[in-house]
Amino acid sequence: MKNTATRDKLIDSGAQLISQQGYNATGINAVLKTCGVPKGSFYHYFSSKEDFGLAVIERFAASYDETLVTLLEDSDTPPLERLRRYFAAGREYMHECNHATGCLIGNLGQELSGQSDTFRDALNRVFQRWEQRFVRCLQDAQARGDIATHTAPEALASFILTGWEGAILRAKTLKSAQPMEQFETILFQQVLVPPP
Amino acid sequence: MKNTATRDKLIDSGAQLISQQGYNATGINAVLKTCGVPKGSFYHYFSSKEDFGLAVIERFAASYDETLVTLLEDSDTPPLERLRRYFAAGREYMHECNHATGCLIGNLGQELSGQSDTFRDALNRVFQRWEQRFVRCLQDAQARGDIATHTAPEALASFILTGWEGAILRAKTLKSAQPMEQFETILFQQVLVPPP
DNA sequence: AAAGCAATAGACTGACTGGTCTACTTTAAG
DNA sequence: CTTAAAGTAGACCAGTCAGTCTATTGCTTT
Repeated sequence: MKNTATRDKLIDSGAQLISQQGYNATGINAVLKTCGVPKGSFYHYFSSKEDFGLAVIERFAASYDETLVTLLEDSDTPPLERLRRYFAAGREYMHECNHATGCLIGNLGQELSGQSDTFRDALNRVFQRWEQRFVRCLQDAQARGDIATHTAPEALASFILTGWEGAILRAKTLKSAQPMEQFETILFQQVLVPPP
Repeated sequence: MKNTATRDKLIDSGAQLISQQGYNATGINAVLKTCGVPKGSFYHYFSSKEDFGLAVIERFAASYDETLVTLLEDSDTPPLERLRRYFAAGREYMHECNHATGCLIGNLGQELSGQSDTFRDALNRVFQRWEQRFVRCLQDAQARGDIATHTAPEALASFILTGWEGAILRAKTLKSAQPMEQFETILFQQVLVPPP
């Protein structure tokens, strides 16, 4: 498996289509058509559609983790400001996709968690990795005295990820980023506040 | 269309299967099989699968709105306690379905918002109706002085629905109601707090 | 140059999809 | 009793699904 260009093209097209339409609604033939790869190549690189779906998740998670690191672990910026930038980036992306795509992991989590344990495990691991990034950022904030220490960073991280994913879902059905803005506002006004 | 028993059976089975597997993964034949109704009857009551899906949404929303009214507009109970009961009911249901089903409207919102504007509109209307129920409950709480008035009830309602839907999604991928508990804890400890 | 594997290419399969069609049965009205 | 409509019944259709199969091309190693 030396030539990964074809494999990459398949994963790219797959990520795009699955983001837009979901996993079940995306046929393999549609993926092949959009990137001009014959079916023989598909089953040369992937053993099944599930295998392909997992590869799409893995690749998305890896690439997204990079942007997460640059946003949330930038020690030149105060931790709460890093979080603000993370939310701003999310809102910007939401506008770019016309409030239609949202978060690939969230989408698949909703669609496939009840359908396949393999997918559920893979998606859960991605979520947990994201939460860890938040935890570290919140630990920084607590260490600097920017936010109170009465709530564990792990609990806060779960709260933030949870709320953010919900806001993205709501933004999709509303076709507006307003829920994302509203979540961010209340989060910073009432949850991520300095100690008294 | 006098005999609605068959129609009801179809909608019931459809709601169950769609809740478990999603809309795209649920075939009409599967619905027919689980309730023993022939295809002729299906297309006698519904013009298409989309028409059927909308009927499932409508019926779920109507039935769920009833429980929402009894939980959130029970004037014998303090408003914040009503909210607690609402969350408790949600967590209980999540246990009952083994953290697999979640919220039908949330599921379909994630799966179909990008796929069909008709579905998106229908689901958005349901969400907005739910938000209105929260708004009224929060207005009660503010009027009684149970929570501060510096944040508009509409913004709080959006924040709560958003966070709760996200917590359900996270609970599905994690197969645990922990994110729902964590959301509730922080919400009542830091957001729905009395004025200073 | 020969051999052998990686990769491309796409026709093809059986199962299943949403949806149509015709025939039959039941119910209600006149 | 007749008639028309409501509802039941399921065979059937074209299209699509994930996945298989065989043939061929391109590159590398010997």
